[in-house]
Amino acid sequence: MASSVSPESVEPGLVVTRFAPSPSGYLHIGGARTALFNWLFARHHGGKYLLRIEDTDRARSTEPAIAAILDGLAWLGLEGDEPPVFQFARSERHAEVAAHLLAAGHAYRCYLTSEELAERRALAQSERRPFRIVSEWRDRDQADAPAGVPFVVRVKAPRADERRGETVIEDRVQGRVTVANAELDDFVLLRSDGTPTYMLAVVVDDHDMGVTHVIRGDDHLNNAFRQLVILDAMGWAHPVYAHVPLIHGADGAKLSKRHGALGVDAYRDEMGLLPETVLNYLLRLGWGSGDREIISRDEAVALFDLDGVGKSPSRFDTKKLLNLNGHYIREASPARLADLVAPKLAAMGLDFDLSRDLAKLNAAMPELQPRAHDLDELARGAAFLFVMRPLAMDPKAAALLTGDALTLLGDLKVLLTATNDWTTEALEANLKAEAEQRGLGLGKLAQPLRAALTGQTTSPGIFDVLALLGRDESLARIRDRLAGGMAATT
RNA sequence: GGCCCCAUCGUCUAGCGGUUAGGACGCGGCCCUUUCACGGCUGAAACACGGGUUCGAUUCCCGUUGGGGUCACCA
Repeated sequence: MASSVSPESVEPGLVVTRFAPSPSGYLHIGGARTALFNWLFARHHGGKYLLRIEDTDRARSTEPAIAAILDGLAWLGLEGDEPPVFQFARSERHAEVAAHLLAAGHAYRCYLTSEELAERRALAQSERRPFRIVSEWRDRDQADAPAGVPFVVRVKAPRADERRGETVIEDRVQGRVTVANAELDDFVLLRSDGTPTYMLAVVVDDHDMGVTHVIRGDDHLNNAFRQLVILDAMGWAHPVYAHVPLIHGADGAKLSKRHGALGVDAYRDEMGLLPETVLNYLLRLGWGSGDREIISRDEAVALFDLDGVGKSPSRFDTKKLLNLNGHYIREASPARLADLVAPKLAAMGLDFDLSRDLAKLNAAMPELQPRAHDLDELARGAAFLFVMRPLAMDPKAAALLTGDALTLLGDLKVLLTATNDWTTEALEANLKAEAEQRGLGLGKLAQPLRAALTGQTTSPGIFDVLALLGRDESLARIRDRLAGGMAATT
């Protein structure tokens, strides 16, 4: 029987990894990193990276969650090399293995009810001694079975005196981990409704899918020992295990919704991150290769190994994440960023028309990029280009346009009205000459101009602002200010 | 609580018996500069503690402390 379930499609020597999320929530950041490590390891070794949706818990698995996970993976470019395997669809195969285990004497039917178990657990707790499930049905004659009572199928875990009393895993990340067999109990393989548990399903699926390397969160380390019990009972080879430490929040506690254990969609839509940022950040979180910080996908494939994965949990640092994103925003093409920012501008209620203004946004992008750390900041930086006249003035900008400054602005209007060569270079030459002639620092001239043109005290270089806005719009905005200023000073 | 794992600047990390303990983020200063950024230079900042082993421990071993994970008919 064992031979009949051996996967024939798997080539010997080929590295096969998998990412196996359970679709009860969104793809969170820890899951994304697990997926990335699996993907990277497979790529590095020229192997295969598979996806499996662990949906055996029918009550908690949802379609939207599946969609969100697949969407998140697609955004990060971590789709499986083959269509995802849905675990629930393989229930029959799992039951078949359970039946085989039963027939071979490696498992037994247990008629203990959950209530009885709960009682024993409570008792053990009140007596402050460790609780381990010990079912009398393990060695009891099946003929004693009460009729019509539901049962679960439990595996026969090795007893304390078997196999020298302990089980060892040579984990590629955690090193040698030893657990006493006394710690292992007869866990459930098949629930009383006949459906397989996670513990059974993973082992069978990993085996059938030909998975050679199990890379997952170290919250599964204890489970690995249980899974070995099934593997050994079936006579199947052990995969290589690599249990990666979990990601914690900034306060060191387990990453929760409060910290940033958001769906990756939130990193994209709410934080305005680029996928390459998330990938690079996740790669460096818990893994290092010398002094390397900025690592491209291709470089990561070449560099990645399990030896570089640290053994201690790491904390999530939003500051560093944003700094990285700033880097990738500077590196991204203006056209790509303009496409990403355009919908945000429209949503901000600005006078932004995609077909009319995309070119303008595109042209402004190189000046905007160094100033932004996320896509929303980029949109805010671009906003001055598309605001409606007359501009709403920031108080600090308004304060800049009083008295002499207003007079100066009037003079500049005259100067600019006479200017026909409306390029950054020509504008710069003109205004610098004017400042020099007046014996003023360029700042004296630039700040009032900036305030009038953008309504703010910060913006890209003033000559770029002038050029980007265009002659008509620039002059109109200055005129608005002069009129408003007159009114205010009257 | 039992079991398992972990421990270098605030954070992510390099280090794999002998180093002025390196880099990055963040923080301070200086420079560049019309503002804000970007960029460049620079400063402060760490081997949790106690025992061993060794000529010599951040590095190897043990313990303490601290942190994390896990103890389901969830995955």
